[in-house]
Amino acid sequence: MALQFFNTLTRRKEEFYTIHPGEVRMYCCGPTVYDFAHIGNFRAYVFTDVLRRYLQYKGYKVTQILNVTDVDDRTIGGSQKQGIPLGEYTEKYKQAFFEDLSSLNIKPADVYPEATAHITDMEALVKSLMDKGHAYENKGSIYFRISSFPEYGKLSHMDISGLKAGARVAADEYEKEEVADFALWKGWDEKDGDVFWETEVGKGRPGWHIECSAMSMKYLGKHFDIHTGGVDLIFPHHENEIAQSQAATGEKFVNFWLHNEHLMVEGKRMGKRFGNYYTLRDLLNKGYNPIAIRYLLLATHHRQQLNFTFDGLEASKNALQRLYDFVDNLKIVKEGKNNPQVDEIISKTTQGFEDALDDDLNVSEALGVVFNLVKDINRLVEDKNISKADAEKVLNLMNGFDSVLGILKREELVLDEQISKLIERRSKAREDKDFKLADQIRKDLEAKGIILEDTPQGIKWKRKM
RNA sequence: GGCGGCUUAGCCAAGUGGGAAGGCAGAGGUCUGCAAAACCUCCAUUCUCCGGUUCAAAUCCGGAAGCCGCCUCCA
Repeated sequence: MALQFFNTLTRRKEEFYTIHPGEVRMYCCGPTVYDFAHIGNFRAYVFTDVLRRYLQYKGYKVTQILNVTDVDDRTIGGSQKQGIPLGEYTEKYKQAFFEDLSSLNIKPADVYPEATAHITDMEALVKSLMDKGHAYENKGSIYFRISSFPEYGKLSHMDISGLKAGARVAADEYEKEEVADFALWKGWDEKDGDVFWETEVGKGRPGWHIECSAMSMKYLGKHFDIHTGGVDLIFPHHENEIAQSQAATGEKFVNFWLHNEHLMVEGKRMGKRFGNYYTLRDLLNKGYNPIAIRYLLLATHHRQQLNFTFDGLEASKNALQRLYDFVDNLKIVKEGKNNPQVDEIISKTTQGFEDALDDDLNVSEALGVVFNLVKDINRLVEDKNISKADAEKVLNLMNGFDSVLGILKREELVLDEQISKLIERRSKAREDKDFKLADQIRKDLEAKGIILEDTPQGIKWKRKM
């Protein structure tokens, strides 16, 4: 099967193709750094991470851009509230964001462009839209004239003529020719304080949408392969990006628009506005494993709403533990004859894994395939019907899969001396048939987060998740 | 009101015309000093409901119910 993705633009699965042979250029809408990101936000980044990793698995050279929005109403408001410069305010959340990405084992993007570092690029884009008659100025602000772009609404499939001023329309809307027009450049306002740029398009700051057009085209070209984001961005953000970009360049902007559904909490979308969110930090502080959180976020198909529960997180942790045990058990396979069945299983599994992911990145199904492998191989291990070389082949396979899933990497476990001594003492106790003492030590170690298992291959220990 | 999506076991979750994947939880068994891990067995005659099309429907069509999202700065 050929790789295909569901494209929001056509609302269909389409066979994937690239503009430049063997190379994928993708832009992912990133965070606004006004606060700690919540795990709903991270669903989007885990999704793009798996997407990017799978493209690399398939042999594509991937250039991934993930922007950081560091100037908008919320960041300005937040910095003023704390009485610190905007840059200082956003820096804190930016750093936190990168730490969180790393906790979730999300691979770094190639560039993390910040809006405030690309004002001149946006200025040039706005100017070009003015020159072409797609934008107009009013009271210091510059707006995009939607009526000049007939394709407007194509991505979200919305009929803009039906848009009416409603509860969520801001007070300055009367300054626009039509309500649906949107700000490219916002003229300076007292509320902005010292946040402004003196540019040829006036004194002020960029509108939200323009940064993504300017920065994506700067790093990826006028026309690139993939653009991702949460479904909430389809309208108006991505619709506006298309309008700005294509009106300015006259070229198609993006071939594939991929959107992830929301993370829900008790049936409602997780969001800052709703107060029903958990930051990654909240969960880590409660002792949850970040990779279990990653597992939870990636195990449901990205176009499916995912209801977050602590039971679900617990189940993810246990599922992950099964994979860890599987890998650990393979590592200690010693003797045994080569079994030709192993090659068959590997080939069947590889096929299944790739077929699943080729089909619009169906991670759930791919995981099902991996667990079938676990069962098949464990059976051979149980029957001692597998060689060390076979086991290594399977481990290689798992590593290949994990280059996509990113869930197997664990911190190197180092036992401190005290614990090693306890383990030794317990071994002695067992030799002496002093099981009471042995069991007590095992219990004590478990309280310290070390789980001991007595196996025919000797004592195994692992960190409690 | 407009547009779109979802409903599969105790929980989570794949599956778009012909076998109901997988995970978690649970039950019994093998192994073990005991555990754990692993293995074996069991765990949806049925996919929200009602009609229809078809030799055949979780899947296609029509209707109903419930839930969710977007409709101007939200991942």
